[in-house]
Amino acid sequence: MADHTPTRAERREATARRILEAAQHEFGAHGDGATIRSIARRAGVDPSLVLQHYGSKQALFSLAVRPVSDLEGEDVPAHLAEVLDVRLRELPASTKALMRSMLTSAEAAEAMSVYLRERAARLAEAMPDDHAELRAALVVSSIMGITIARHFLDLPALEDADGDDVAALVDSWTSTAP
Amino acid sequence: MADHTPTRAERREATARRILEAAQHEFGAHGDGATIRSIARRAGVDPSLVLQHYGSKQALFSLAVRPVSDLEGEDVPAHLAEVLDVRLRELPASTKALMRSMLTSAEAAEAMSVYLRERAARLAEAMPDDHAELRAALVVSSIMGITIARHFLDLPALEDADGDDVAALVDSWTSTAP
DNA sequence: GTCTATATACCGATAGAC
DNA sequence: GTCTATCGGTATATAGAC
Repeated sequence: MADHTPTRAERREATARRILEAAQHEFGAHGDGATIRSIARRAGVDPSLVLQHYGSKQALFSLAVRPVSDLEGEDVPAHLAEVLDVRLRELPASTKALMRSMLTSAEAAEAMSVYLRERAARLAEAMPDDHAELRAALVVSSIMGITIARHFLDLPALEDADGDDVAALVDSWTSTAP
Repeated sequence: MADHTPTRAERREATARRILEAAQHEFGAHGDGATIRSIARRAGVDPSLVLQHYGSKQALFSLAVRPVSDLEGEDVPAHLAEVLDVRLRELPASTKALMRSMLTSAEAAEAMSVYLRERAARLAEAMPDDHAELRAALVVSSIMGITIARHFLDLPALEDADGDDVAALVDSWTSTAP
């Protein structure tokens, strides 16, 4: 495991990974309007290599905006508060790429819609009363809006928001009966 | 006021208005990636006429995404519930164009940020406790997220949401102390 | 006043040199 | 295996014919 000259296959795989990471950052910064040329520039490779590895811009985009699944939590409201707390501080590259593109790319919009529906369904199960489905949809949509305001619109009030301050608010969303 | 042959200036103004409305719909459907050609096609005019009237695509975009100011309400929480109720059912063309473009256009992002800050400041004044600023920002951001989920992601649970159902929820956001 | 023609630039994708 | 050169397409914007 000490020193070990990388094979060509390993070097190729490492290059492919660098390209994918560059694509996530470019799509995260400019949405689906990001160009293959800019992705290649960020990755430090030739533009033709991007297509050599991933076939087309569309295929690379699909990989870059694939959301990381984080639905394994048990205590849903507590998990939700943790999600919001984390989202207020940082945003994974793939998630940022997905959110940045979801209003101008039909594929990204569908991916986000599926993700929100799954999360809302999980949350609705943990809710007591009859309006659970609607309220769960409102909660997950609100978290999305807060994430956008924090990371894409740079609302000053959310810059230094403390996780503890918002936890109680989220709790009131899920427990208070309207 | 009966019959009256329109002058050239009147016809020109009517054409300009049709172009602006077409631009709002195109920007609302495709974001800032909408093309002058598609705008002209929707308006039923030649593409060069669009630039003849508005100078550049950027200038037309700035006019199309200018949000309509609706901050004259007195009872802020009640006004807010009404806003959310209206937003769940329909979305003005200029607002749709602004929201659709705000993640891929720096100008639209800044316009939306200013709009949210103004609304949050108004709301914070009507709030009692010390976390008013943060909570007001969370509320207006949540409304934005719900609007996106309803009109751009087509969340089924929000399709037929009743305004009365959400009013109480919004009220709990503004009155419950965390 | 309105439209045809075009200048200029950049896009994704491909073919072939090395 | 990697990169140069380029094709075909489309965009904004302009100039000039009518």
